[in-house]
Amino acid sequence: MAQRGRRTTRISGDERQEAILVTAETLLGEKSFDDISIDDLARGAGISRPTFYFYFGSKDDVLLALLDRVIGEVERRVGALPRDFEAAPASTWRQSIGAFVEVFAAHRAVSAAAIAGRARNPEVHALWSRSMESWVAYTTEVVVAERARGAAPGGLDARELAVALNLMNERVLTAVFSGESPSLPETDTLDVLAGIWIRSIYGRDLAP
Amino acid sequence: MAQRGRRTTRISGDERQEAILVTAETLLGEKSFDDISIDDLARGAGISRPTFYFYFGSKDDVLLALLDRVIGEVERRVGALPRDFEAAPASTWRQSIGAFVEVFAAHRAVSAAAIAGRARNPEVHALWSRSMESWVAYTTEVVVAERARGAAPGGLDARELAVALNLMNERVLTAVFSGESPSLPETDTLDVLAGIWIRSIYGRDLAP
DNA sequence: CGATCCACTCGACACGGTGTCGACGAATGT
DNA sequence: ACATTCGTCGACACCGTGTCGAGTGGATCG
Repeated sequence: MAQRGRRTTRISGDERQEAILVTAETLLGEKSFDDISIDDLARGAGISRPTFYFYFGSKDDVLLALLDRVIGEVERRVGALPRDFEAAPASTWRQSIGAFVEVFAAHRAVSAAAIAGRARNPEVHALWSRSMESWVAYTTEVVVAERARGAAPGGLDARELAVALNLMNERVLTAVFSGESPSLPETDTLDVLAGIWIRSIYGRDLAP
Repeated sequence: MAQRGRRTTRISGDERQEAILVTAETLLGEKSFDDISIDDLARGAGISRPTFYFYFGSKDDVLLALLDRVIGEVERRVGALPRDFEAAPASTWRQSIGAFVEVFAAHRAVSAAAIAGRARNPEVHALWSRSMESWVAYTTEVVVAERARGAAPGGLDARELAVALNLMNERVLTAVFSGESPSLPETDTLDVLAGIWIRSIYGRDLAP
């Protein structure tokens, strides 16, 4: 459950917690999560190692807090998007995927660390799973609607299609942003992703 | 480069090395790679911890050796496949992807551990990257050929399409075989994957 | 205005895993 | 019988994690 050792009064010290988070995100830009020790985090925030434990239960808890923010941001971005698939399906899909891509890009270090750390930490895994589940649900819903209005063909289970496409996005984005070897140029990523989504949802290309 | 402490003469002791590998794959079926200590591996092979280092330079080297075998198997399987995309494109794609799926399934623990360990270990990363690169090259080549004979439309860069599809397979397979939350039933996996490949390569459904 | 309380801090410790070193046996060839 | 090399391990040093208990200083209250 990872209880944070939070004080009840509203005095300072919150800054320390924030400092740890900032240090973590900065350090993640330089080296991998595994290579960051709790001592690094503590020193970066100007405190000693034991004091770190006053604010977070573990290194993973820091990652969790960071991931929580990133997910919140995607949530907000996607929620604020127009949803007129009937009028302009191609560009609406593109925008939705684009929101994802942008937030991922802005916090690439955190996203990459969280996705990698998912295997090790159950809470990180659960948080990420929950979000994926929500993107999948949204995707499925739209696919079903598109099929209902005759714009998209059947042939593949809507939810299964949605799962595969969302997992593709996750994987492609991590590959792109961590500069892996078989990867895409960052500039083409959105085009390729959106292209595959459109073709596999509608069974054909759509006018942009 | 991870030099293995191999003897030059051909005496026994090779069995020990094999025993370590077997122990590792067995243990991987029970717990995560991180939770397996070198002591576990050594005891499982009936030797002491220091002796382990005679055979392998580190725990990661064991994973590397395991992954090497799995990749070799995929390589062999895919190489032995028919390649008549002109006669029966849909089923030929399906079979290629199927080879992947089967080997992954047969060694799911190793595959999952290797893919997860990629982030931590440069050699594992390099080995996996090299393989991905080879599947991508193969895919690209076929897509280009299909376009050349007028069977598939352009619109997306062939290699970029190939990269995204191969990454999708990797991610979907790890999700399926490690029983993650947004995932697919194992029985539908090949259908969904093949379906998305066909639609995004040919821009339409193909007769099976 | 002293007592007290509580958020906050850290020195020091125990633990567990990794990797290394040096010594010791047991075959093999000379 | 002797040397060399393979294989083996006990013991050690190291490093990162997490905990415990003893402070310290500022706010609040009698």
